[in-house]
This record gives sequence, structure tokens and C-alpha cells, in this order.
Amino acid sequence: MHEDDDEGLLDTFFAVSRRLRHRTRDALEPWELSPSLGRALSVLSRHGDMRPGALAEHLRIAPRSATEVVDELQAMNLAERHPDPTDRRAVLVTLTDEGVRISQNIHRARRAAGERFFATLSPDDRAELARLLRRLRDDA
Amino acid sequence: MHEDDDEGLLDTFFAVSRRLRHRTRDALEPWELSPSLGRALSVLSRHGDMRPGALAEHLRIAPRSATEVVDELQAMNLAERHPDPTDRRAVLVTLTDEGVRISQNIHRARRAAGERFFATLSPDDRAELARLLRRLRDDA
DNA sequence: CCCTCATGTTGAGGTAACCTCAGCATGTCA
DNA sequence: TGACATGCTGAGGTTACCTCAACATGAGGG
Repeated sequence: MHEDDDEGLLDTFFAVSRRLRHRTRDALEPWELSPSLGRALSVLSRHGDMRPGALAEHLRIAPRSATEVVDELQAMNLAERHPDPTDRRAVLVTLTDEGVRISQNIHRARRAAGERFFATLSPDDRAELARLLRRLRDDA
Repeated sequence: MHEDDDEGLLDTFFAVSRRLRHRTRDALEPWELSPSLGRALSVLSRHGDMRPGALAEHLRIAPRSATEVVDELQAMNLAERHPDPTDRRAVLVTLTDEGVRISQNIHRARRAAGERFFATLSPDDRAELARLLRRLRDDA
């Protein structure tokens, strides 16, 4: 039963994870952004202007793939490329005003979706869940 | 602070989820199977022989995509196609002996990875986590 | 100052895992 | 016996990645 519990835990965790992913995906649907662009936008908004290479690190993708992400953001007028004043090989990716605006809206929608999802639990249960998850996240 | 907690919960959850996904992916690496084939193998092993269409439903992919999954399993000698005796339009996908053997091994490895991951928590904490996750999974 | 090597970005081309649409064979039922 | 439904698959497309190599620029040693 010990093993059964752990296996159940694994599957239950993934089931919850899938539900949550669907909810937050729905949250950014109004802006017709793919999840991958949503993530990029959020990184840029949280960390400010950066080079494609740095964006790639944050997104954990190859540098070459960041080029494509930036291309798309640029095509949607959400970001721009500027020469990096400190290194003429490099490029700085900056959000446009529209990019900033949309990424704030997405942030809010995502937070709201999260709140709605976890609202099932009492405040105490949420605190407990947060504690357990932090342990699982931070442990070696 | 209320909202901050919920947002933190969301992000923490995804962070844990990513870690767990990596662990279980590593668990099926020894067999050089893609995650998608691993899932298919597991469905076939849990539910027995089925038509490609039914497999597609279980995997939540389009019927056409199940054809490809079955093609690959067949190419690796893990599954076979047989005519369905009850409907000559249909095909039954069955695991080969090797398919059964490998899917059992994967099941064990996955369970072990799950146990290792959640072993960070005390038995009480694991029970508590299971309770909270079930609520999140089952709630409307 | 130049030469070599490292770094940052991007073009070219590839892959995995999906998808839709159309076609064919077969089943069901009025 | 049509008329329509169902099951599978060929053809071809998409997304989000990848590697490899080219090209420009930077930085340090002789």
C-alpha cells in the first residue's frame, strides 16, 4: 500500500497538473498567443530588456530558437530589436508599449486563473500545499 | 498577500511539476522510448488490446495520429496489428511479449522514480498532499 | 598591430508529435 | 439496395523545437 500510495501520488499530481495547465492556457487565449510566446513575454516583462541568448537561457531553449521567438514577437509588434550599445555583435530585445500592456494583462489573467483553481481549498489548506510544494521543489 | 500566495502557488506547482516530469522521463530513458510511445505502451498494457481509435481517445490525440504511434510500436516489435474479428474495417493493436515485458519494466521504473521524488516528505505529509491533490483533481 | 580564439546572432535544413482533409473499405438501417 | 455512418490511413501541413555552419565582432597574446 505504501508503493500504491506513491504511485497514486504521481498520477494524481500529473492529473492536477494537466488541469492547471489547461486553465492557465485558457487564460491567455484572449490574446491569441501561443504558450511559448506567452512565456517569452513574461520573461521579458519580469527581467527587462535582454539579448536573444539570455532569453534562450531563461526559456531553456537553444539560442537559435530564441531568434524565432523574437521574430514572432516582432511580427506582432510586441517587441523590437535594438543594437546593444555595449557589444556590436549583440542585439537587445525590448518590449513595445503594446508588449508591456499585453504582458501585464496576461499576468493578471494568469494570476486570476490560479486563484480560481486553488480557491477549492481553504486558506489553511493552501498554505499547507504551498509548504509541501516548496519542499518538493527545493529539495535535492 | 492573498493574491501573492495564490500566484506563488501556481508557479511553485509548475516548478514541481517540471521536476517531476524530468524525473519520470529519465526513468524511461533506458529503453530509448519517446514519452509518447511510453504513454501508448502504458495504455495498452493497462487496458489490453484495442483499436487505434480507442488508443487515440485514451491518449487524447486524433485517430490519425494513433496510426503513427502504432506504426512506431510495430517497427520496434512492441506491438502488432491484427484484424478485428468483429468488424472487418477495424484493426486490433496488441502488445508483443517484448512489449508486455518492457511496459512492465517501465511501470516499475516510473513507480520507483515517483517514490524517490516524494520520499522527501514524511508519510504524513504524503498523505496530506494526496488529499489536497485529489481535491484539486476532482473538484468541478 | 595582427592573429587566433571565443562569443552572439542568424540562415539553412531537420525532427517529433501532433493536426486536417480526403479516400477507401466496411457496417447499419430504413 | 441505397444512403449515411464508421474505422483506418495516405498526403500534406504546423509548431516548437533542434544542430550545424557562416558571419561579424570582441579580447588577449606575441
